[in-house]
Amino acid sequence: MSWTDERVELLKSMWGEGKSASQIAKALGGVTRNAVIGKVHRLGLSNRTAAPKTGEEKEAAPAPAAAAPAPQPRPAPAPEPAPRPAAAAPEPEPAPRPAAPQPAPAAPRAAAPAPEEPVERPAPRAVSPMPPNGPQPPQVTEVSEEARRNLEEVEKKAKRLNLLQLTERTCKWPIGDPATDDFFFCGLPSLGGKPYCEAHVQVAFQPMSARRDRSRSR
DNA sequence: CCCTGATTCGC
DNA sequence: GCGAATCAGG
Repeated sequence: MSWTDERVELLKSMWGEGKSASQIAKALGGVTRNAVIGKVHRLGLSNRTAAPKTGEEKEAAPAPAAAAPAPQPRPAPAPEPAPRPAAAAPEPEPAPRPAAPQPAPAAPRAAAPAPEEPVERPAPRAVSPMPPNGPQPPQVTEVSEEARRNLEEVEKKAKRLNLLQLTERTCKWPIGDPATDDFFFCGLPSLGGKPYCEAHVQVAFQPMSARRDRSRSR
């Protein structure tokens, strides 16, 4: 692989959005995070810091090098770190969406085929949107009020990774509606061996007894 | 241990 | 210019 204009452009935009070198490397494919970092430095857009503390600036540095959004033809891909550009950036979203509105959070064939779990059965469901299938699909798996609040917090902290950014140790809990572009995976660190983070493991793998108790009290 | 970016240096 | 190896942190 080589640094074609397109690849460099994607690198720049992603770096500008605060994506990590490894995430960018995965998105680009064919390169390691080291390659990405090396390129970032050669491009001179490593430190996006505006305040050089020890006033070592003098007056010589107008150097537009760092963030030079200058020669951008026109649709400048927002060099500024827009926290949630959603679909603005030229992200190569292959989104091989399986059409199924809410199938189990199938592990992306890529790297982590979510190991078969022993007993409990995953009961994943989008927590917030609760989209299409109005009619209660799989009778909702309720969780304690406490746990529910927790999930909301977790979704706020979610890394919002796309399919390609998942690894064996990132939570693969789906968040959002797969049918829209506001869909991503939790991405928080997953528990050892499990496909989900601490919070999502709790709702995904519930002891049968607990599920029964809940359905009964319903 | 997992991850991050920064640097070095042979190619 | 490139990026693996290495370093230095979190």
